[in-house]
Amino acid sequence: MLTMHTAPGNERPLVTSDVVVFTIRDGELRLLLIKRRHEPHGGRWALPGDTLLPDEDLEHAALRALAAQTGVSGVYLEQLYTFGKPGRDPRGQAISVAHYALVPSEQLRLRAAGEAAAVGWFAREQTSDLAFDHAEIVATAHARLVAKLDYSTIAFQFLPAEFTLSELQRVYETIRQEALDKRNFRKWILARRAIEETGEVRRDGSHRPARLYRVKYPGRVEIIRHERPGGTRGQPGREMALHERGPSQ
Amino acid sequence: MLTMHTAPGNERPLVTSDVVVFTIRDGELRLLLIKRRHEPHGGRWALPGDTLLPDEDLEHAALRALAAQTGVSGVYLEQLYTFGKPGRDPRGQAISVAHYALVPSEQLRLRAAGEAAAVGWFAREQTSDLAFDHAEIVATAHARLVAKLDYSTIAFQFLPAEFTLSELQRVYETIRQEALDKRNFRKWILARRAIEETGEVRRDGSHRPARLYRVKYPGRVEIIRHERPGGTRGQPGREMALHERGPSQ
DNA sequence: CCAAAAGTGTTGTTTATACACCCATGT
DNA sequence: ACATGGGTGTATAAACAACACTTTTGG
Repeated sequence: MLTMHTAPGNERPLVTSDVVVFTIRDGELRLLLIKRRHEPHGGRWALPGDTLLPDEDLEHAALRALAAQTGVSGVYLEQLYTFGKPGRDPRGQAISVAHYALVPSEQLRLRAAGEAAAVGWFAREQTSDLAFDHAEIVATAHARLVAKLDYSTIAFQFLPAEFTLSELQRVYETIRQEALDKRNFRKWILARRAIEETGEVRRDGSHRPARLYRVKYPGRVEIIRHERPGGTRGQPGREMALHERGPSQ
Repeated sequence: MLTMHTAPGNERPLVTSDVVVFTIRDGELRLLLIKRRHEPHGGRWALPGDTLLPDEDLEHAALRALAAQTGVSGVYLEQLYTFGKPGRDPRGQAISVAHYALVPSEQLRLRAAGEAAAVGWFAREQTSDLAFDHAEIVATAHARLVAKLDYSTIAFQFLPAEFTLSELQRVYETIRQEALDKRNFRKWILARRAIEETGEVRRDGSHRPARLYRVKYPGRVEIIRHERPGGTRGQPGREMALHERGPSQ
């Protein structure tokens, strides 16, 4: 009735919580990797992450590992997908609950510690040769990020509390990898009603000062889509049939 | 180096793969529940699911448990979310990789077996008192289903290979809980270009026969949204700055 | 006064909504 | 002949895409 090992042969899978942390640096989308200290995959670049502690929450494990290995904290974190294909970890059956996180491009001190021998921000193109199936996790996270850009307010997570519309536009352009029209972008983003002027401006160079904006409801990432099929609540008199009760068969 | 128990005290969490199976029955969205045979929560209704077998894939476990406990197979399955809050299972730390599945409303033989003492299709309103945190999983699955309806082709998974536009409209109406305008619905769905006429018709009653349609690319559930911010690929001459290489800091 | 980024409006096109009648069949 | 569900078009409104110049500042 007692067990003392984490070696293969254990009938329960190993569960880890891992994070893909994105930021925008030097006008480019980058993500945070650690160089692994130990086997398996010692010396290779990998996502920050760790096995779950007893009774630890999944998000908590991701944030704890992130802080311990890279020194990064205070990120916006969301669960991404759970990876569990047999063979993905040489130690045996291993389930990775992957998360993704976004941090403002501001100054962030990185500090490699714990399992991390080194830490760094990498561009997408440099992340094809990672430990485990982490390249696949990165690809999934990136796809999710791009998709969510258009119908949610995640983009704001890359910016500090106050920002200019040009900065916001640059976030979209960097992630979407295409230039956007300034006027149309402004109309579009303001129509979502997710941000408001602070009333202040920022002066930064020999040009007209930029108005500062803030997120209206800073707590949360919200859905800002407006689409639906079909239109019109049907024939005037008609009513949706809500049928009988009880499980069937 | 050997272990022979599944009892608490194990330092690794228990991992289960569970499924929320939706179908449309009697004009209503319903989901498949089993009555648990054993503790914990013996006698209560719960989602089909089971602990992972050694080296078993997550999807495979969900499909295996579904077939074993309910007799249902051949479903469209997608991973939903992973639930792992401490305390969600009285046996100790337990991670549930939840999936959701869609099946056509056709005749499906249910057959309770294994952990399932009984099986049945239940309406949403009847699923508030489930074992574990399964009510929360159901709520998450339902929200995902509703959201995906509008921007993907999942709705087709509720229908057999050939179907009429009225049947398809009924799927949308049932899930969205509102009636839709027939003409607008048809314009909308045909504009997505995801379905095509088979050339055949179905005669069912004393009325005009209905044209049959099929999904163009039956393999996959696709994204059919068309939205983007900003418009216009920027000032003509301008080029996106793609900056320097190498990890920073 | 020059360079640099901020800011701003109009027009054409596409997509969504509202709405009502005729058609083909079985009984 | 009638009841039943299948099938169709048009006009208005809203959202999106294309496009270029003026403003404010610092140096």
